[in-house]
Amino acid sequence: MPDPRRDVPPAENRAALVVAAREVFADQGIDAPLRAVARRAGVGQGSLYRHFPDRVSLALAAFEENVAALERLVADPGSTLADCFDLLTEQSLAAVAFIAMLNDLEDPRIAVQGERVEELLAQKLPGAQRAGLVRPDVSPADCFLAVAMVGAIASQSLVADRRVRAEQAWRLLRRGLAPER
Amino acid sequence: MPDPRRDVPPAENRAALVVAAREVFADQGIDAPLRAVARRAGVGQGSLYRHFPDRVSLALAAFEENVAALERLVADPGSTLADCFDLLTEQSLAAVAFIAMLNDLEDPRIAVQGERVEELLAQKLPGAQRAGLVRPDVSPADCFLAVAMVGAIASQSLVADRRVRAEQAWRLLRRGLAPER
Amino acid sequence: MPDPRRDVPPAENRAALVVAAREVFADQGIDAPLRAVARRAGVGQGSLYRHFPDRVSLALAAFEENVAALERLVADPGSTLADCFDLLTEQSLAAVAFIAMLNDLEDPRIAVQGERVEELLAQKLPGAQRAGLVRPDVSPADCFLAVAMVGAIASQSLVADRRVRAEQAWRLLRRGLAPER
Amino acid sequence: MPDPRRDVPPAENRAALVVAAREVFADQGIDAPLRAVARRAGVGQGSLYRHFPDRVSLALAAFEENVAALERLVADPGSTLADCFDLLTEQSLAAVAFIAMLNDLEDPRIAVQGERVEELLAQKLPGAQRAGLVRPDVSPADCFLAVAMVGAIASQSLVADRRVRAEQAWRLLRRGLAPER
DNA sequence: TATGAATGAGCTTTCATTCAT
DNA sequence: CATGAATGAAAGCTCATTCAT
Repeated sequence: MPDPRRDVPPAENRAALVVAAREVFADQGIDAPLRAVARRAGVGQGSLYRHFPDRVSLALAAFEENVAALERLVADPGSTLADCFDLLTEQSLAAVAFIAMLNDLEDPRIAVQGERVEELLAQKLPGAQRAGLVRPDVSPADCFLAVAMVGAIASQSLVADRRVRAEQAWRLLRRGLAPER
Repeated sequence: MPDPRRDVPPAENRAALVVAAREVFADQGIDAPLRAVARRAGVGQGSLYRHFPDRVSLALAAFEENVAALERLVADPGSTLADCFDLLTEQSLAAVAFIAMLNDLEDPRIAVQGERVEELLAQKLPGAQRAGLVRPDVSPADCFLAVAMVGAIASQSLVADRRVRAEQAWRLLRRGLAPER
Repeated sequence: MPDPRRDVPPAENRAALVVAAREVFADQGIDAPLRAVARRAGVGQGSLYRHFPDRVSLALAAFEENVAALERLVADPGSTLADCFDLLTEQSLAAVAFIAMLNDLEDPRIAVQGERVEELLAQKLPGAQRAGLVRPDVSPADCFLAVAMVGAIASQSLVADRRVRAEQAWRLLRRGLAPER
Repeated sequence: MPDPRRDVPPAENRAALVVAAREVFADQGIDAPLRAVARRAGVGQGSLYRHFPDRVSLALAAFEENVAALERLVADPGSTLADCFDLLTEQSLAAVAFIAMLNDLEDPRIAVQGERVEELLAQKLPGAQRAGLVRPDVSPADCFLAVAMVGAIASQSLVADRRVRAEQAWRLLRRGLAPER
């Protein structure tokens, strides 16, 4: 029973799946049924598995745009480390699954993405330190850890409390990151 | 049809379940199948449900000892806020499910336990502030949040990395908590 | 661990179980968990099984009073067949499990009770026929069947509709579908 | 790992489930375990739930043919109300679960089917009344109730007795208990 | 003899994954 | 290549029944 409506190029399926995954993971968390992603994409289960053989590869694709946005921000010479923190925090609040994914370092593909984020933060760190906004002994790893902590605490909070908890967490962390005056 | 494998007194089942739950939750996380707990306790499914009608009541029982240990520590006049942080960190490293549970504030029974921990930390906070080790504007809620953040980051790290990550997290947080000099 | 409160004669347990069974069967239907009966009676599971080895024996005991009430009614020379129908209908509405039980003729003990009811109705049937209220060719089995039908229809109706449906059923049964000739 | 036992086309599963449901519901009643239906259909549990997300939808599908047969009968201008009663009685005897289902008015989907049956009976009622076979004050609801009563009594009788009891019930319903005046 | 904790089979339901079409 | 029906292994939970105390 061939479906006459479908003669679009197959690459569209992949894109639809990525969009759907972003929405579903944001809504239902990183453990959402993959079925829900396929359904939302209007795509068969088999196609999902063809493009993304496991949950991790799908999650990576879904949140690639998050990292790309960070890259664009960093590429802007006027942006600061604080801007990066803000962006990552907003991304975490929009989809706690993003940080939940980044923290699953068991998978090497995810670890690569984590390092990518850390390198991006590293590019803005010296500027923040020169401006006297961050202690000189703070490392890029510290920056990434701070982001991960905020994301982690948000992911374990009730939806309604997430923003407040994230702000509270940043207040604590900023004082830790900031130099003594 | 008597079961020759069982000759333990019946009431010990509850205790066996608590022990098994602690182990299983530590191993597999707070979402571990309750079946696994029953199996590990050498107990039928029904017994588990008799003693603990839902997952939360089992988790509360499993980690009650953690809070009790904190209470004993706080009761010791010689103990400090830092000692409390150390204990909670060790507990989190031994079973990240402990903090994962405490962060599930949706359930009122758990919220009560969270407040209990926060109150215990509150008892040691003024001393730490008087000693000049903690900023005067740090609240008990900040202390609890710090613990939750460390637990959250540990729970999302590989087992092998947990201790190092927790220490790194505390380094960041302590500077945030400590007064400017 | 002996319970000092319990040194009442064992026969009280049986009575408590019968009362509890009547209530529970009325509330939850004939398939109610036997556990609920024991709990309501304030009696151990084992005692329930000692006195009533199976569900049927418990149900028989629970509804023995219903049959006894019918016997008392029939013994009254002033009572009529219609009175019997009314009583049985009220009993059915109070606990549809009563008729559900009576209709489980698979079990010989229940069949005996059914015959007992039929015989009681038989005693009032000739009077009703002499009074010109019931056709001469109606048999005791017909009477019992009518009661069973009303009970059956009540048991398959929503609680709120039962009385109305029972009345509607009696109207049909009394007059029939066919016109008088 | 292909399964050599299965080479039927996949879409036949739905049909197999309907057939199996009819058989299982007829055998074991409307409360039969859905597992038994899947097993009898030679189908996985998941397939059953894909096609029929709940018991009611399965039961409706299983007995849809019953209502369809009634519709065909009513569509025949030569058929009478008595024919309809006969058909419904035969259907009830073949599977008492059919009427048990129809009587579960709690579910709106079932209520719709019940009304459908009542409307079908209503179409034949005026003819029967004109022919002097049914009282003029009998309503369609009375007709449906009569069918439900016969089905209910059959469902509560031993398999061997069902036909006799149904006939006895119809005799009562047709003529009534009261004498002609 | 009474208790009620313990058992474990059994039910409903979900979901990752496969595979015929 | 895409589809989506099918699979079946769990998971949560309930309850009749047994049996140590």
